[in-house]
Amino acid sequence: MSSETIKEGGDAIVSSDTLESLSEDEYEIVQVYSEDVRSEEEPARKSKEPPGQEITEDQDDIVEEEIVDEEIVDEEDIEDSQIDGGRLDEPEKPSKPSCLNDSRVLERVREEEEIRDESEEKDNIELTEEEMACLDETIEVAQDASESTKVDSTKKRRNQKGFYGKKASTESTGDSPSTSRWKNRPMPSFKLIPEVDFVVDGFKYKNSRYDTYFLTHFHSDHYGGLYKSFKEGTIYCTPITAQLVIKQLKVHPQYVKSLEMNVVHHIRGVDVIMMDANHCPGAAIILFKVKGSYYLHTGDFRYDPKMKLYGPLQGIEIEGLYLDNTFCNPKYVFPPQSTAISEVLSVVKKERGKSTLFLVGSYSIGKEKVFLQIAREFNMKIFVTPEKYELLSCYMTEQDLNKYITMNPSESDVHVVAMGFLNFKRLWELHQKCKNKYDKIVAFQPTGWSFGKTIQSVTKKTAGALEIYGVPYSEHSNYNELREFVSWIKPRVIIPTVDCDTPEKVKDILSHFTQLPPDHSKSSLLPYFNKIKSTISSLFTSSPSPSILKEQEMILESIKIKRELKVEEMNSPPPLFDPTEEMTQDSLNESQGSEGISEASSFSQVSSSFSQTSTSTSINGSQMEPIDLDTPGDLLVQEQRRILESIQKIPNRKNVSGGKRKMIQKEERKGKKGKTRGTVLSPNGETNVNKQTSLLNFLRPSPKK
DNA sequence: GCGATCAGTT
DNA sequence: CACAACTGATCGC
Repeated sequence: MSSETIKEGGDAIVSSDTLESLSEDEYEIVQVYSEDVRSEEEPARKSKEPPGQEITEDQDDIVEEEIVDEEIVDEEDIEDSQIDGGRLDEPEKPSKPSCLNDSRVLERVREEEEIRDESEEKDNIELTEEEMACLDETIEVAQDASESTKVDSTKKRRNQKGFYGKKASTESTGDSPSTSRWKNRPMPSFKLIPEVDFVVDGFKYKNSRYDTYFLTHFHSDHYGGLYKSFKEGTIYCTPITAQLVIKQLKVHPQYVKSLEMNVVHHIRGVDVIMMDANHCPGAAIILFKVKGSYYLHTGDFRYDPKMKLYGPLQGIEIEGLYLDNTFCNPKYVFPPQSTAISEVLSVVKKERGKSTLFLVGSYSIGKEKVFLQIAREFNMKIFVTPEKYELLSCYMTEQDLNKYITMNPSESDVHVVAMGFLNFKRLWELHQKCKNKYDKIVAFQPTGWSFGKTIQSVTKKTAGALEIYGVPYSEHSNYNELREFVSWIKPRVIIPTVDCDTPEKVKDILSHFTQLPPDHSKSSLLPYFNKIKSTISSLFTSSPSPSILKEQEMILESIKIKRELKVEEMNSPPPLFDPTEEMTQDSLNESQGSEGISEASSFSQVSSSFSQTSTSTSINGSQMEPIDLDTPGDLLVQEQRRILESIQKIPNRKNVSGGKRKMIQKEERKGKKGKTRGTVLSPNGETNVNKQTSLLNFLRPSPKK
């Protein structure tokens, strides 16, 4: 009955694991994963549930017995059972009201939650499954009280064939509304490559003025505004992203051009190179060479020292760096991905073979390294839903798919589920259905952040037989990595691309890069570059060959040695340039500012905790100094300020109040005179030659002592 | 009716 | 809060 779903999604899928071959039990599990996280499951079950379902009488009794202890009946109980009234009699249902209305349980849970927030790691909450299971539910029901009575429209979408989320797509013309709210908004300058007006990840502002678009990767916050009606020009992206854009968004292929990685492409007189961004499959860092100036757009990326091996980045001066500054704050220091993954692996290792079901949270694109590593390490298959399979088929080889992936839940004890599935309510429900097979469920939630602070190690929440691990696995660079990256690139100008819609924010972001540790690896690398050219394309692929790994290790090791040598030289370097020489009164005034100082100072405390890279040396941390924006000579700040002024502020209704907006506008006017984006991003050299030089020098190791 | 967009939630 | 996905509501053709 679901074969259509599969056909629809992946032509390439040739798998024996069709849903048709699944048993009722297996099918039900698939069904559970595919259900909307926030909608009720009953309607679907109603139509499908065979008489011999998994929830046996015995189990139900147990559930009920356990619940009886907690049973408190009140009016809401009755209300609730009325809501349930029209549905199939679900034996486990009585647990819902009884738990639900036990305010003591709730209170206790909330208390413990608070405690959990305060204590750093591994919390064992002494609650029964039922107590835990009803937590999420209680909150939800409270929120949905008004909605729960209406017949949900989502049910309609879930007919039997389209059960896995995709409606059979209607071939409509897809005309976009002529009065799109975004269409006429000005393109923010941080989405434009100067001189040529290439648009990067700026589909929300698409406009007849622009016809050359780049998409760095397939995440909704970057392709936002891109629909199948796209006709404005050409979209350039990596082959994987191109496939996803065409398959998922149904953009007409004639508008999508895929650019092979690590190869120079000539587009409208501009040289363009796509390089692996180490973010999600298909994600690219893009290097543009425009009229002799280089601009590097990181898209979203996780810095890795291996990026220093990128051929195209050797020995060039980057004019503008468009930076994914997501975690640009010293509080975001989390371990390398490899650390997070090995922690996951060790948990799996420990629990394996104990009739444990493992769940791994995943976005539609991204975080797949976590479960693929499990697959490789233990040489096993991983269960995914058909939608996920469809996505995987866009970037995994058929060989790997066959080797590591299955759509039959009973073929694997490691299941990939949507991130939103990972709450105790869902897990508890799932466990009810598979108690006879699994004693325990262990879930992994890979995320770069957690409740306001980053986590250094896995955290564990336990409720009976259910465990949820928070895994500090991020696909963005952490603070230290950002700084290391920038100090290596030494751009003349940094253009932040995240959360940069007010001058204050941009200023804060930039303040983290005003003084960086020296980095000599670029120059020291050149002799080695020839050697590693061939490995460039496989730096981040899923399974580089052992010989390539070995080679990389050696190269990185030699870089490390070089860098250590250079650090010693650093102690008395000849001054390249004294920034104070060129100070003007104007810049003295402009470089006044106090923001960022405290944060910068606190950096030294965390800098040592994760020196983030296997190759980092004592350079990291020890050479870093608190940022002092009051120091005259901070030309970078001054120059960057021009950027903020030129950035077209996008009114952000959510964050900017009317009054504040006025302030911003005022400030904008003030700094406007004679300053255009062109001046900032690509000075023609007439007026800015000296400053340009000085900035370049300033970003190089500042002569100290 | 449906595509595009936004606010809210996880 | 920052991620990114997803839902439902609403606007407008």
